[in-house]
Amino acid sequence: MAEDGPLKMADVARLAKVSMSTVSRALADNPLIPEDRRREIQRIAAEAGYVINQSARSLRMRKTQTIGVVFPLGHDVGQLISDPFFIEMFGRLADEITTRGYQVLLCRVTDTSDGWLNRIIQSHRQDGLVIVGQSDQHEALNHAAASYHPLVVWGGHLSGQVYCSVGTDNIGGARRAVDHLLALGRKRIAFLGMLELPEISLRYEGYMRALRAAGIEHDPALVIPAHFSFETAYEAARELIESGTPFDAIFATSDIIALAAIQALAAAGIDVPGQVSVVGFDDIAIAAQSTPPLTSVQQDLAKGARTIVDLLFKRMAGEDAPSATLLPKLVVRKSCGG
Amino acid sequence: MAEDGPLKMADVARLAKVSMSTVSRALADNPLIPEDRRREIQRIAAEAGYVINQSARSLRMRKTQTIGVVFPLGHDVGQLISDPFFIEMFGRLADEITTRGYQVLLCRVTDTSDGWLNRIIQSHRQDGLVIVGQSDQHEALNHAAASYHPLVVWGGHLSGQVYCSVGTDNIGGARRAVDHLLALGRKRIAFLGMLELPEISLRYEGYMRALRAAGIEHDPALVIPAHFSFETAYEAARELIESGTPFDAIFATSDIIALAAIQALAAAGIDVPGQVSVVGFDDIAIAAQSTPPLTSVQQDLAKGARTIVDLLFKRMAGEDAPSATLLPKLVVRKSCGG
DNA sequence: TACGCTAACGCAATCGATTGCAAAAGCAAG
DNA sequence: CTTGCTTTTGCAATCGATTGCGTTAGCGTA
Repeated sequence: MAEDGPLKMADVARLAKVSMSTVSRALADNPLIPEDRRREIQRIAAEAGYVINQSARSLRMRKTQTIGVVFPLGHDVGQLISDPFFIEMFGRLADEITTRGYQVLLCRVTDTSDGWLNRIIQSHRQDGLVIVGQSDQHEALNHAAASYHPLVVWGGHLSGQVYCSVGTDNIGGARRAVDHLLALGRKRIAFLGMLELPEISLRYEGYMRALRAAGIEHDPALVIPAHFSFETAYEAARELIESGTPFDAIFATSDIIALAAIQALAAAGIDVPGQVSVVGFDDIAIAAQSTPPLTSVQQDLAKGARTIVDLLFKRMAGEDAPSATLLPKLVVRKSCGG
Repeated sequence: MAEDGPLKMADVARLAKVSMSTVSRALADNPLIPEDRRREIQRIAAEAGYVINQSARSLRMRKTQTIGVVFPLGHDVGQLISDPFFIEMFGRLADEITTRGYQVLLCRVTDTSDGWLNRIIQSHRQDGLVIVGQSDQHEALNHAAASYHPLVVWGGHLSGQVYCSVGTDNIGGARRAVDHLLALGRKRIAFLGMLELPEISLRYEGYMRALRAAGIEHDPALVIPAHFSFETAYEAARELIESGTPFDAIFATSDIIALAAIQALAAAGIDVPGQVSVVGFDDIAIAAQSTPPLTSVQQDLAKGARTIVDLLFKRMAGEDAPSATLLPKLVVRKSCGG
């Protein structure tokens, strides 16, 4: 039975010989319509292949049954697919959101010029927003959160932050990783990561605290800027090696960076973990599979995603929801010896 | 400057002292409005932080600037995140779609009961649809494609198919993989995969052709049903091993299945590739990193995604676009010896 | 000054649903 | 047959944009 014409609610009303109001209420299971009539109308609508037009519904109801997921890091094409961490986070979020009956809209940030967040918010394309990673947009987030409530950010908890965030205890996680390296007798530990990103700077804080607690002097030459992509991270590691600065361990602020470093070390004929220990961050799936298997600070993304979405729905319901911090766990594998 | 109140186009009209029509046209860069006035109105709108309400716009224009991406395989929660192949495909598609100025809506198929596809289509939430994987929905796709044109499917090309599809030459890919195993002297090659899925049944066809061409008798006991998840695939491999059926190679219809098989073989003390050669399909990122590195049939997902989206946009523009087939490539690594 | 023509602009209908409010229908009691 | 109440139902306004069509403004020419 082809019923091609995109039929409207008025058509169903005609079929059922009632008014549109009644059809609308029947489809919404409104008890104002007696149960048997409701069922009857629903049957007629289903049989005709009628589906409510969401554009119209959204306009009238002022809600879209959609959650927007934003990756501010995604300046360049390919970012999304290049980082397993973001990918996994997205998958978890999508699961949590869809099980609650909402759709997931992936938001692309074409440019982070003034008001990019406002532009997304005011487009009214979604009922709530999850921002994955603060990037360098702390101010923008703070400003937006002042007037827009259904917003939750994955990232570090910063001072003077008004928006709701969920994230790993970055300081503690880094501290644990570096403590472990120190316990193995390592003394010259390189730090690979972009200090400009809030989460990374928190991990740097943990790194410094561990060194200080161990009474080890900090050598700025061991702090190397490294982006999240494999290629740039590889370059960064290579430069560290070629600089001649002596080091016996690397604390990489992401697993991708760690894997790139391991590869660069291997290329230079340096044995891991024999000569240099390496620790990563995130514990992505590949970490356990690499050679040698990577020691890493595990973030519980399943729990993180669940928390984010829980808080978001609370905020959408008008309740206030506080930020949350997850406890990281150091997963020890062969890459750091011991 | 807080400009909280969600202002509407009428407000901007008031600010600019013109009618809404003029504002609408100015924001749309309609040449009916003189250039300088256009710029002026755009400036005023931007300064006021005004953003067009997309729900209203979508209703009136009957388009949403959004592409829906559907994974019919995703019956259960967790499916999306469990399969690296789908994840990578999604990332590539998202990149292609967003660079064309469209948003990406991830569609969850809550139930594949009658009319699930029609429900998505008629919701008018998107201007076009990408379906990743045919699952067992060949009929539903054929039916929908009869009246809905902006639809492209990733999957195998089946006989009697009216919808537009893009996919790897599954028969050829499988043929190449099995030919390689045969060239290595392997004679009892197990096949792991779900024959119910169209793409897999095509790979089975390639497997059979290779055997036939080599004059090898086919043993049905070597064909093992295996789902795409690691756990179930591991179980399947374990059962094959314990069944006592002799075999010297495995052609796995996905890399996840291959990796699970390798692990099951290792657990049983069987050496790969010494005693058993293993070949996978997809060549996902982990394939190169596993121990031993996995030989696999590579699908060019970047090109696949680009093709899908190209065809989809052609169809959205009303043009007709034919199905396309991509040529797979066998990437030889250590898992099959040689 | 009057006329003709084009360039700018605004009125009001429209997209397809939801919902407040009032009217109609149904029913029981007086 | 009224009256008074509850249950059903439908009218018409509304959400916030876009756009066909008619009107006004502006300018050059006779």
